[in-house]
Amino acid sequence: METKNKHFNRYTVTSALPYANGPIHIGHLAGVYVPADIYVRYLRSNNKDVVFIGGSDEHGVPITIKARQQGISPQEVVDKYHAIIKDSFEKFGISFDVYSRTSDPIHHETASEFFKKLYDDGAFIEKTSQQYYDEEANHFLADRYITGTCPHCNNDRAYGDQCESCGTSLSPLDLINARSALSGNVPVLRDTKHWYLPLNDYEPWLREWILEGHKDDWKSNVYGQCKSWIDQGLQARAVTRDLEWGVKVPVDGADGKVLYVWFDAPIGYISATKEWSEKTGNDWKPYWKNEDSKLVHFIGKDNIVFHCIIFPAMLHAEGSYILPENVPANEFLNLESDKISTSRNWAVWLHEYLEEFPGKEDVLRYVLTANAPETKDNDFTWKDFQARNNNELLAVYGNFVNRTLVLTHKYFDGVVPALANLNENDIEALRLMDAFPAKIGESIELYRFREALSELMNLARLGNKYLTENEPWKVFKTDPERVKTVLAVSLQIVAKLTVLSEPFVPFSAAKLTQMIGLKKLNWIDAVATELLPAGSVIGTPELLFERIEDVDVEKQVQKLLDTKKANLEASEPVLKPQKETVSYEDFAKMDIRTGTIISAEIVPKTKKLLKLTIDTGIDTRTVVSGIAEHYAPEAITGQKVCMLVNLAPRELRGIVSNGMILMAENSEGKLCFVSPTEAFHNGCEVK
RNA sequence: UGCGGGGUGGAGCAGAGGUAGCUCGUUGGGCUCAUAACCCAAAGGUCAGAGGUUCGAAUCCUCUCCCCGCUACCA
Repeated sequence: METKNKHFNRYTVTSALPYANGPIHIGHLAGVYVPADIYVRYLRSNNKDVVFIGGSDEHGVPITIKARQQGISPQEVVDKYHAIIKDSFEKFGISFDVYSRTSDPIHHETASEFFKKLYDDGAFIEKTSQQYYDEEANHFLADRYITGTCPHCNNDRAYGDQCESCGTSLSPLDLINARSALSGNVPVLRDTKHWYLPLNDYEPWLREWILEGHKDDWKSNVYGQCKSWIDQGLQARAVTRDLEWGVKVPVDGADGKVLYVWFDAPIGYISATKEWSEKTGNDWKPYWKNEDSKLVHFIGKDNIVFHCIIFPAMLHAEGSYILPENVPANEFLNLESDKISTSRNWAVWLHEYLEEFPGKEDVLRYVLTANAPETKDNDFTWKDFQARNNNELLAVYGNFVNRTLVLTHKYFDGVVPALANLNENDIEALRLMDAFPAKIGESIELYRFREALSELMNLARLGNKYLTENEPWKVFKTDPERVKTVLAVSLQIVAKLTVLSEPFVPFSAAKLTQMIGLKKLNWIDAVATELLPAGSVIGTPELLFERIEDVDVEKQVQKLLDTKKANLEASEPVLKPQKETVSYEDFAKMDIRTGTIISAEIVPKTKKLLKLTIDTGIDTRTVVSGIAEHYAPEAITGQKVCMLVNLAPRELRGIVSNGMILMAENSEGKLCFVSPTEAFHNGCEVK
């Protein structure tokens, strides 16, 4: 275990930079920010020197596309989302020491310097290749910005990376009559030089550092992914792009080139630390350069390769930086059994949650931690959200606190009794209680936040059990002195719970600290048995959590269903533009006939392919069709169809397909058959 | 298709060689300080399936099936 053999004097904790083309949703929170925040709050509570880094990732092609779609500048796009993201993190209590952004000058400077250092050291390979250039737009064209005629099927709307008509993957140079999608002009070929990081050179080093060095302390999903990448053989990766939006390549003759996003984004962690340093007067260097600093990256599983292989290789190549000690990547969170999707608006947005559930930040933090996708993808449902609030957070934690405080007020006017005259029960309860700081801390240090939270709840359960077994409400009638002891013990449990719950539910912990008049204590103090001094007075008990009713969650479910519906409706206007005019002769070449599916079966080992046997009237033939995700084979036997019968045969998965079934596709990608509305016989011409 | 992760009582998860454990839910009981909350007890599992290694396997090996991500494939 990393922490066992090595002592660290400071911690640098980063959380994946959210991409500034949309707001934050629960998937981001559960995967990255909530666990990172718990970890950091725990460290701070242990008086550790820690800097918690966050920021928006604001470069890259998708942002330029979004800007063009909306007719605004890329800067306007990122300004908008950066503001929303930053604000919602703050309100939600993600306790960044700095929340920066990659469009900030300090980042451009840092990333440039980083590149320059590697460049000067000869760490890059330079390669010149030919790429299409749009002379009117003054732009090199990314693959998908080039259209032309496919050399295989003559489809004249193929893209530079792929022909969507015949599926062949292409390179831009394969296209016949290539055109720029920006201007429609004929692009010219120009030489363009790019720099590559030869990852293959670092393979032996990576092998040793990860496969041997972190065999036991990295999560299995992270380790497995790295191993598979390394074993497959690493290749040089381009670190620059022909694009306007981004960090300019700081080398002569590199006009119109920027650092590729995955190169510049992780450097953003360093820039952000510098920004923090400028603001606070702390030196940033020890956090990134001293061997006694522990660097931890919190990320989602989609980012494993960048943070475990590429960024470390960059840091290693640069030479003066430390490497991540751990990269606790989480899996994904689904929402109501469906993949969370920004573009489909299938998400619970943080900024909306904060408005619709005011004062319930901790409820979401609790639910996302209790159900965190630590070892596999998990599902968030509103019903589960409600149940965890009502049956766990409120019933176990909130209720224990409340009954203890109410009893103290009822019998002793809120004065904390002395921890005296302990019997065996009391001693046992206190003994169990005192084991919690170490137990919970251990789980947190192993990045097992679900387990840590469950232990925290066990402390509240211990309290509930203790109260019930010692029934002060009964004993008071005969022995009020004994009740003093019972409540003294219970109050110490409340106090300990308050301190230990701070990383998980900081808002409630703060409220509770104030309510019971606890002085600001940290994790180390919490090891002591008596946290709340005898004789101090606790305030009037207020409820920490309230019940969430059926209507509240039904409203949210309805909102999601509405979203789904709205998506379907809204998607209609986004129709593809009409294609180029064709002559009747061209159309007449196509022989489209009515037919009937006689039988269908799934092509083994494929997801989408069905092997269909079709009666075309002319003959009976085999067609392979990519509709398996939409139709079960048994459901479509007997289905009337229209099909293109004179399409050139093609082999798919070893089966020759003779023709193509006509399907209509909506903007969600859903398919439906196009078939005669009356009982026409097979083989009728469609024209 | 390749690679990675995962499949454990109704739901959500833990366990990683010695005959399954936690939370929620369910049922019965107790309590009445507490937000119909709390406490006790019970029911509920051939640990995806089939082979194998072992005195012994949920745990190791082989094969198969299913889910997720990246990838391929939607004529």
